[in-house]
Amino acid sequence: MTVTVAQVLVESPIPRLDRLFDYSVPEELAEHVVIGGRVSVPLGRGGTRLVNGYVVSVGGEPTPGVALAPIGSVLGSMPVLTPALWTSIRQLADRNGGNAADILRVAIPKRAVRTEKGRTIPPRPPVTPSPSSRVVLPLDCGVVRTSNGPTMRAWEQLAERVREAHGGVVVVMPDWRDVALMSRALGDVAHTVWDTTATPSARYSRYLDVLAGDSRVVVGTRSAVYAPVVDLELLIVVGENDPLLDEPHAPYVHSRDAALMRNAVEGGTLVFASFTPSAELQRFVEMGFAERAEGVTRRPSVVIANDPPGEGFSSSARIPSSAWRQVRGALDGGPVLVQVARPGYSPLVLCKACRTPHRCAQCRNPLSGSREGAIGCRVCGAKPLGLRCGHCGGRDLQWSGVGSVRTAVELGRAFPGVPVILADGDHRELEIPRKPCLVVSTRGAEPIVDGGYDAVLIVDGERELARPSLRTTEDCLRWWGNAASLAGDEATVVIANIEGAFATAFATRAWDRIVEEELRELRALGFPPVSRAITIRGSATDLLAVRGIAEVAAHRILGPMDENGAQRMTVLADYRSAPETVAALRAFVVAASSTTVRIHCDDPTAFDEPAVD
DNA sequence: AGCACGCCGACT
DNA sequence: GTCGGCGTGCTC
Repeated sequence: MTVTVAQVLVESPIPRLDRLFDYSVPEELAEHVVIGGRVSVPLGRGGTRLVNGYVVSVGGEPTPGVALAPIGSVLGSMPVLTPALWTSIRQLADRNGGNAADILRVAIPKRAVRTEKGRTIPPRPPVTPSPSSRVVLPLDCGVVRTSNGPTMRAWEQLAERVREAHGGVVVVMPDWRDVALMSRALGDVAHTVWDTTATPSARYSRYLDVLAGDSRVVVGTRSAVYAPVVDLELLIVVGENDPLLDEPHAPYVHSRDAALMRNAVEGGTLVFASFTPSAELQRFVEMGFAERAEGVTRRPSVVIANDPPGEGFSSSARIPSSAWRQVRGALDGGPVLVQVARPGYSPLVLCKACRTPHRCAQCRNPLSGSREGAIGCRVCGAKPLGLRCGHCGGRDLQWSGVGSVRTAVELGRAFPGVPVILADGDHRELEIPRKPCLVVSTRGAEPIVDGGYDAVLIVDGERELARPSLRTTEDCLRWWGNAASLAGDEATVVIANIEGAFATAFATRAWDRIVEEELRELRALGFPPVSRAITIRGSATDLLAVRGIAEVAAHRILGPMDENGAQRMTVLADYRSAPETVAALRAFVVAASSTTVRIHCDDPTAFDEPAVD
């Protein structure tokens, strides 16, 4: 009599366990074991310790020379890990030098036993890839009305594509606000909202609905990119270069890469839709890997305001007088959006003697001042008692910078009688009524208004453009382009106090040209997205050991450099040889069972100054 | 991660 | 002689 063998991936973050283990299937469990189902299996010496895992395949020959242990128990018979999903996740983990189980934790919600009651879901057959294509779609700015309330014209634009699709559709968006407004735009199209704010059992229930094919359309944030819709036809990634699409946990798989992998494995059309272009997508277009969709792109008119400050806003002098007139004029008709860079009242507290920012004793982040005059840390909440400058020992301080709260207070004074609405991380607003008011908002927190804002004013631009980061230009393009998308069709976007080539190009709405130029510069430097950046973090001894691997591969190496006491090193590899280098680094981590070495591919912060946190 | 195995020091 | 310290290495 032959035994049935099942190949199981265990749920563990340990590098050495990131492979398939063979288990025998006991007779009495045979009918309950399904491919993609969850099981509990013994692992480790003694055979008493049980871990959870997924059945990846059944049948085949057991590994010679090892005694098979039997599967301990079957945890439901829901085939949650489809063959297509497994193929994508395995390759994504390898590509990024990480554990498949770490991606699975993001992709598949926790089990809720009661949710499985009464459901029977047949296992998905192996993948049969359909033809694949990739499209870069510039989105129209503006706000339109639906029966569910106002939404972005762009989301209507995408909803139209969703309606035309017959197969499965996944829409991945940076933020829950985008998802909420996309949900409005979809109107009567049945869809599943993939939000991480739902209860665990609700998330699992929705996952099973989609798995069973009861729901064809999924709209959600990051993790929605893995939604196992039946017969994937259309995968839309919105705002591809938004940092929110960057998974913060190992192995740091970006939604863009996950989408590309799914597109390669399952086929269908992959649409990258955004208000502003990015160097990554520009590269795809130039390579002929993606096709740029043609179409009218509505963008509001943009003016740069560079003249002396307006008279009514004395204390911060951030608003030039022409911008001032634009705001005042627009306020007669409706709401005006003011986009600011930072939250809070005064974002920085400096030493009066040497002008070094005071930092939080606990987390080293800069301290900021509140409206009431208190000083505290916005990151960890600490309230320091006695301040002493870390640089010169000085005890006197001086407030510096203007955050959203102080901007709101000062604008309220400058425009008496005009309501001021504050929208930032602490004050969440999805939508505001259409009447004259000032909306002061940090980036990404801007509420929508029916018909769009009558004017959009961007302050702090000068400072933001001067940030010492390789992708500053693209960041500003995205922030300001996103703000512009909220403007009405007749509105003007005013950017205060910027000048130079970028300012001119932004104002003439030659956004593609900006990114073409950025890509040219990145290509000259040999930096991503033209190459792959493999960042390795760990102790000094770790990096010494790892350095040999990168040197053998003869790539350019940046660092090692100090980062919060630990070390960081970045290897630049061309796309052809990168998989080999990542695999070699990964092999080191596995062999050493290292928990201190961390591999992070295409880390957007790899070219910035080491973070302080 | 756990857990067992293994090869040196203090003890009845 | 043996009990047990935790360093080392493996997990179907």
